Amino acid sequence: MPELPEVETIAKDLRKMIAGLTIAEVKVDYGKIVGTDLAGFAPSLTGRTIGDVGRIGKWLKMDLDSGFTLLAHLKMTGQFVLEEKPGALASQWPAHARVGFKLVGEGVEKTLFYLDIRKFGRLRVFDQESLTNYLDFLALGPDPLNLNSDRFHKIITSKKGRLKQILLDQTLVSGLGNIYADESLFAASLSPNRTTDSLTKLETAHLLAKIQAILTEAIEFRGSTVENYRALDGPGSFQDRHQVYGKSGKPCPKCGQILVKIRIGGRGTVHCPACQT
DNA sequence: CCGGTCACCTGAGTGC
DNA sequence: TGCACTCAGGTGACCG
Repeated sequence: MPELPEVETIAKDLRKMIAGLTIAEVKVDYGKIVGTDLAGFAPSLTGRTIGDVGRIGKWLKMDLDSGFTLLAHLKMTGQFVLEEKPGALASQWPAHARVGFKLVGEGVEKTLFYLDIRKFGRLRVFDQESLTNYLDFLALGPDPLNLNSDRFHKIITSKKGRLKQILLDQTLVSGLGNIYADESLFAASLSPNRTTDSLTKLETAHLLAKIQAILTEAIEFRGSTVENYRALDGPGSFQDRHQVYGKSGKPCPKCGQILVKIRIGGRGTVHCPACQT
């Protein structure tokens, strides 16, 4: 499931591989992916040239010419796959492909497919005004890589709740999901069950340092290849460095006690009851 | 306003 | 082998 490091990796790959190309044709196989304006989706993209590709929280942001923007959220199983062979949009449709884009440049034709097994993902096109409105509506919190410890402490303690749930709240901090929340809490030796109002400035500063170190390292390793995450230009390998995610029932890497899986806010949460306090 | 739960979806895994 | 069931988790909607 793509979180901040995975979306960052995909954005970098797309920037390298398709920026500068022009969208010549769009095919939609599953309308819900592109939201309510199904009829307007393909025309709003056709003929536009792709500029920079970036990331806002877990959203992928693709700049187009004329001030238009494509936002994509991969949710659980969204993937972008680039087919370099010309004519792929007409001749091949990969399993689970929901949207296809024929991209052309000087002497180049590629096809970008959006795949999504579970169909939770969303692709939407915005003009400048509607993009501003939509981002206001999402009200995403700051990126954890751009936070200092004072600000992080204020944010985290501004809402009372269990620490794990607070970290997953995208309106407080954007980009963390289940994997990196569990890994960061383990690295910081903090219990996912801690109520945020019990946290000291020292503890939140320590947690932020671990979050930033883990996210930065995960980006270097091109993300974690679990479930259906797939980057475009080489696999991610950070899953080999996971300490707790997916390891319930195994011994804690720090103290040897058995890692335990609990549910917090409806989400599986793996932690070490002995050394996360 | 808040926390809890479900809906959205499909495929993999499990137990009988 | 086949079938029913559970689980995976990001997010928005809904409910008490």
